[in-house]
Amino acid sequence: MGVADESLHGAVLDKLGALVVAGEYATGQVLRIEQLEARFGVSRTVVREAVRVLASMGLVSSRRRVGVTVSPRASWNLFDPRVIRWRLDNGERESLLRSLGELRLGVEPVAAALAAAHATPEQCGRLTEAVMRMAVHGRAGDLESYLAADILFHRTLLEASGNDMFGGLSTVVAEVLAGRTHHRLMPAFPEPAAIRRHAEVAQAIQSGDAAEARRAMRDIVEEATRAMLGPGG
Amino acid sequence: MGVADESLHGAVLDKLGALVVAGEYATGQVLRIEQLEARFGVSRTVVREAVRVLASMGLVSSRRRVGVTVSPRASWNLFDPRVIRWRLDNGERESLLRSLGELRLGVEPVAAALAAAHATPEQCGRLTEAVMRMAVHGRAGDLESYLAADILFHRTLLEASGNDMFGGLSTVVAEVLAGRTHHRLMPAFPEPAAIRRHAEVAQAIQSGDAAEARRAMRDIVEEATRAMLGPGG
DNA sequence: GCGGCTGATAAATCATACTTTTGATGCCGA
DNA sequence: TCGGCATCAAAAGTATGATTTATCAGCCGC
Repeated sequence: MGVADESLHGAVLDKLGALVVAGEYATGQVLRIEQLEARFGVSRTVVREAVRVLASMGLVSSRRRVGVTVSPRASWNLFDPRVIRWRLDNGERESLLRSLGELRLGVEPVAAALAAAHATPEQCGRLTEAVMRMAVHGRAGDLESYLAADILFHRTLLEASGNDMFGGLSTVVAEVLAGRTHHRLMPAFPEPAAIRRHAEVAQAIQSGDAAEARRAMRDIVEEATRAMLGPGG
Repeated sequence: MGVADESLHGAVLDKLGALVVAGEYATGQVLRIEQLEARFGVSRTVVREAVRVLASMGLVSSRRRVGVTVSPRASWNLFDPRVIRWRLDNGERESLLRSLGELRLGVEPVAAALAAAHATPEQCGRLTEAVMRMAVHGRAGDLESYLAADILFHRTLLEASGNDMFGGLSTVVAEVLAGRTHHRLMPAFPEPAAIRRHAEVAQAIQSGDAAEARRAMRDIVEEATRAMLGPGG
């Protein structure tokens, strides 16, 4: 799925990151490089590189004469897709999905409105294409292909906003969508209503109707969050 | 300012990252580790660790027998504070600030509204404290202290939203505010009106008025963006 | 009790050797 | 001439020992 399989370093990074995020190591706890070498059965080089990356994500900090210290949550880079995945894989799934839902509620309707102004014909085409695939795979109950189409839709929309930073959120949104599917928070057959709303957004963007695009997009995010977290959410 | 001074590895990371973001190396160009050792006058270990971190930010990818390849922009992690700083330091400042302004416009008003519901008394106190400091240092024309107070305000507000992901954006917002000050996009004496608006937000949050908090916050972001990018922006 | 000295410790850095992957080259047969 | 296959070599990946440096903790003298 990620970098993990490709290299030793990636595997260690993935395991160690997951452990930290899962709270296996308490905040402030110090790990020693040597210890980690033994734990994972790899060389110093590999451990150090993994630790460096974790440090760059704010999960740990490394100081001479002290060791590798687990950092408090506040300093984590919560927008790193790997951090999101590790968190989704671990317990606090529900509260994280709620947070991500609120974030999407702030971002995606605005992005949809901007997309209505900025989307190229080619991007409009891709949106329609994505909706079509969602419909086809949704009816067939092929959740994995449905997911791919859903991700394509949201990624295209965020890119079409013409705003780099919104575009940069596409990996975050993709993690949310993937997490929802892979943790069985999706019904076996996606709601036809959800697909219809996506079509509405695509249509509104194509005809340059910013207000309608915003509204339909808000509906999508609101409904998706509600469906995931239950009626009370 | 950052990690740079602390270690060789940090210095190399900072320089190399800035070069990539500045477009000194074209997308797809390959760098060789050995080359970089010579370029920066450090050992392989140091270069490799810097490259690993850059790879984790999506700026480059490293493959056997090929070298270190500069990745296309689309795969960069635009929410990494260092990437933001590198971009602000380099040419595309204006368009990036516009993008970040739109992002803040999507996020901060929502966060303010949430904060009105969730802020603890202690957080309300810190907001008021921050506004006071802004007023004092603003009158004195001490932009660096004003900046610190401004950052404190926004960070506290985002944290008070009770939403992890909004809290995680505080470093991004901090980079925007710092960039604005350090690139002389601030007037020598901050607008009293801006400070007043911050006071309004703090007040609205304290009294639990979500709608008013949202409105005042939107004013802050809109006006700040307008002031930075000129009347046309 | 406080401030500075000192030694021990663990990360940081450097240098080097070995391994593995993979792009490139060139050969051979169809 | 072209396409597939074996071989080679380049460059990253991995491992490890040696050396440097920062920092903590304890000691000493005032």
